[in-house]
Amino acid sequence: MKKKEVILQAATHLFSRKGYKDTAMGELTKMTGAAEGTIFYHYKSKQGLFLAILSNLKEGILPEFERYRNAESEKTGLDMVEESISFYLYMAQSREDLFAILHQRYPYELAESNPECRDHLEAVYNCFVDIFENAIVTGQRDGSIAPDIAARKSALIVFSMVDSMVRFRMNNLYDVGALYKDLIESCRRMLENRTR
Amino acid sequence: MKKKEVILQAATHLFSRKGYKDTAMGELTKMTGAAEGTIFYHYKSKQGLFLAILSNLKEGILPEFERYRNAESEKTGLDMVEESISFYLYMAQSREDLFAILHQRYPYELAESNPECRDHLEAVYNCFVDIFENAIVTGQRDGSIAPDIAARKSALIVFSMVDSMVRFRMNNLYDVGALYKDLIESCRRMLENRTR
DNA sequence: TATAAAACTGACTGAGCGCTCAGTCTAGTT
DNA sequence: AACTAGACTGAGCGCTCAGTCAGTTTTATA
Repeated sequence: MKKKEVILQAATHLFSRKGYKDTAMGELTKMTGAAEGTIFYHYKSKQGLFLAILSNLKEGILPEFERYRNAESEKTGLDMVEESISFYLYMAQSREDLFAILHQRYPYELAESNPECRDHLEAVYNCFVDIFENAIVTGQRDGSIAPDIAARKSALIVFSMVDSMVRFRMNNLYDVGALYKDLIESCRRMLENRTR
Repeated sequence: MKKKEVILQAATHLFSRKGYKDTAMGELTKMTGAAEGTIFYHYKSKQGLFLAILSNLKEGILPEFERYRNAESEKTGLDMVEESISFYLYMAQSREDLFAILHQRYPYELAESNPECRDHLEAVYNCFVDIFENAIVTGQRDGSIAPDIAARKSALIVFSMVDSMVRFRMNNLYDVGALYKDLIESCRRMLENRTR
């Protein structure tokens, strides 16, 4: 692995664990064995490095979400919602570093002045919400989900619940495992079609 | 107003808008007119100042939530849930500074090594969840809310939704106003008693 | 093997930071 | 008027940090 890649990986790890501001470039040199200058040779600034991480995050996560979304399924839409929640929670755990970065303040602050950053964030969030919307639309077609709810907005609401769970877990506020069953049940009650 | 209080207010504002690490003590001197030394005369360190803010936040918010929770209501539990969501969103808007601080990384980081900080956070979050739990328990008693759901866990789930909405608004990700109606409707579907 | 480009190095810089401290000011008491 | 305690001051200290740059090593090409 080239130094450039090593730096990116180490920076992803450090930024996600300690935050942007609390990570010194000097720590990166210790972790990577690269000299201070090498980092600035490959990335023009600390902010530039962060943008590279975001871009890498997008490239690493989106395809997996898109592949998941496009996979054929025999399930009802309502069951797909449950599965999507599982999938999201699974991804958030297996790619902890990347999701932790999305739960920090810095990217949103940067997004206000940097369109590239804003684009990355929007793409990622749209993709997240898409998998829930896809399941809901499917459910409205097959009759398992209430036809009179707004699919996109409901998808956003489901996402907001799952996103909070991830945040709770990361901040050590609540044990998400203990809530998982109730979360699924709540979403089912929220979405299921009762007119049949 | 004494300098000490002025410093606390200004620091609350700055910390909430720019974050803990990105706020320099020097900025506080400009905002308050107090000398650098004055801040450290009243608060023993930057961290100590932050703890004072948290304590002040608790004292400022909890009584209002407790008063709200203990107020008698003619409403059904299900209607109370809706009202509680409104109340929470209203509080989050009118006390924007305080809620913004709760949505930062620093307090949770500090909580891991500082019990005082941890206590403050726990007290605040418990109080938040309590108002939803109270409504749900009431609803289970009056029959408007499903008897077979776990009140505390459901309260946590409702809270997680509302909390995400506040976070979305703060990060300029989505317009919460546009989602309000759907949020309420979703919670109703999620909680309402259908066995009657 | 010679040459050039690309990758890498680490001592250095200067700005900014949290915090200190010796001393001044103010208001209340005797 | 003399004294005192608490509030307040701001220059300055020690340190950290992002970023630079002149120079060295590695790699690719001729």
